[in-house]
Amino acid sequence: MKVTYKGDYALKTILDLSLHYDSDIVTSNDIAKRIDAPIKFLEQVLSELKKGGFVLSKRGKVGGYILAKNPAKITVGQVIRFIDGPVEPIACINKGYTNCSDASKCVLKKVWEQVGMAVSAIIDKVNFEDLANEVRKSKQEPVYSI
Amino acid sequence: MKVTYKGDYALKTILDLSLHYDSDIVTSNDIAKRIDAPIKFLEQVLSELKKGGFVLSKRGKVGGYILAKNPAKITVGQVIRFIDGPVEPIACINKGYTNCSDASKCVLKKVWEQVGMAVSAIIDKVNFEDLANEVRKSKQEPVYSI
DNA sequence: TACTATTCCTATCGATTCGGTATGAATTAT
DNA sequence: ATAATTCATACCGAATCGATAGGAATAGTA
Repeated sequence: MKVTYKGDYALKTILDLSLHYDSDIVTSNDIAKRIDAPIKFLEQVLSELKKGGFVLSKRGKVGGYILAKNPAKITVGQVIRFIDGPVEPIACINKGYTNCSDASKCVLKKVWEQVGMAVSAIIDKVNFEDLANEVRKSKQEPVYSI
Repeated sequence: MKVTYKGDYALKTILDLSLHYDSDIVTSNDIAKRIDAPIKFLEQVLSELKKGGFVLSKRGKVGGYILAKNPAKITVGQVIRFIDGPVEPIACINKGYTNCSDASKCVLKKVWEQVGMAVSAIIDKVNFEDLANEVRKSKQEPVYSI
């Protein structure tokens, strides 16, 4: 599994839009500033997120983006898989590991399958309503660092 | 986390050497044939595995490789981390995620930390004695496919 | 000693990906 | 008209990946 900057920006974008769900429309510029991403790069991410059915957009002046569905119905797994591809950790799992004629391949394949399942168990459970609530909560009770 | 071909070859190499532990010395050529890797590429992998303290080598005619330690003391995690680097799934975790001044970063970081721990829990538990035994067992009781 | 099989060392290479930049067209509120 | 926005597309430098290439060093053997 790999999580690229693009994937990271995508997650932060969805989280940002989740925090503004049911309120105003948000411009790519605003998002870019808040999540600290290059705006032109973020535009590409937003374009993909739109194709993926995660966000809706409105063009022209006072245009911007909103979530296409309730944050509770969007998981980290959905977003990251769409942007960065499958979460299986091994590149060659679809090639060299297809048939288990060789037992040596089999036992290693089993390990990676376990890893993949463990990863999925986490990222498919975390949704953006929960994440947004966590953010709101932690901003209410800030951590005082020295 | 990423597992490259190099990492995959490394794991298969250690597994192959585990299956020959306490018997003869094994040449890179033999390993290459058995795990189906380009020999010159495998040589580089073996060189790294030697630097990592996983294997010992003997040069010259009748040279080859043996495991540097008992297979039971080598885990998948040790090998893959040494060859392919840290298993944390997110590239920027060491950069943008260092200080948790921004709560939005925090909550996502927490997710990736959980994923990292789940991955580690698996790969740090699987050792090559167990894997070798699994291979021996499955070769004794072959699966009859149609 | 000459030969041979092996490990070891280092350079190179093509393809792909990554993260980003650049340019500008299309759309829409005012 | 103007300005602010989304949308589309092309490009780019750096790094990584998965090798390939050539040969030096070492050691057993006839």
